[in-house]
Amino acid sequence: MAWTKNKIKDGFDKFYQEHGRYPTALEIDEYADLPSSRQIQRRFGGLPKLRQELGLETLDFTKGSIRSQKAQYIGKRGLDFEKEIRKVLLEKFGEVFVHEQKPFNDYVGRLDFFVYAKNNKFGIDVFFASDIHSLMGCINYKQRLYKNFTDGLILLQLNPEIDQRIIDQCLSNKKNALPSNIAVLSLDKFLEFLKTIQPLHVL
DNA sequence: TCAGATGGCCGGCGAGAAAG
DNA sequence: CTTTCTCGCCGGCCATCTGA
Repeated sequence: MAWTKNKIKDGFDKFYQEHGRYPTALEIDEYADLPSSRQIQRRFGGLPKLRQELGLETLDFTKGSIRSQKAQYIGKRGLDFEKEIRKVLLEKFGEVFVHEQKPFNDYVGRLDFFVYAKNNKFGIDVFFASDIHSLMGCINYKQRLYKNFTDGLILLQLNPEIDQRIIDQCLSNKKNALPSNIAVLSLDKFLEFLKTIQPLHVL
């Protein structure tokens, strides 16, 4: 049974009644009374085009005020989590041995943290992924970003709903695997890892 | 039986905020 | 000006379904 525009409109309206707004691509995919967002792209020339034809208010969630609000939220969330991790690292290793915003790759990019410990030094990049697709996107993005980075690097994922099992599943599905110096850890696993690292001390 | 419709996975990219 | 960061969307690709 082919999806018609009217049938999709019914699904959109049903979603609206339940949520007070219309769905994004991911929400369309998860909603039983709607086709896949992929199919909407193929059959109707994309989500913004279909939304326009259905007369919806928000045509594209990646632009305008709706995006602006989301970007602000993302920025604040990132800063708050980074402060928390900063506190944990400083308590354990001390100010002298935790470098923030360390330049690397000829000062092209910057790390969140770089830690000097006993017989060990490693970089940390803190991030928050709202869902599994975002997780994939962030990991791929950072893989490109850090492709010339040779020290050990921890990508620290801070969404508590995404645990290490989900992360490992995601990594095993990756087509081009991460290089061996890069690990992706949940907060739990990261704290476990920190227990195995001895701080440097000034005598 | 088989071509078109559909679902779903994965990678890439641009929008916008924020900070140097 | 430059950069990073995440989200929402698009497109390539392949597997599965469906109906004539």
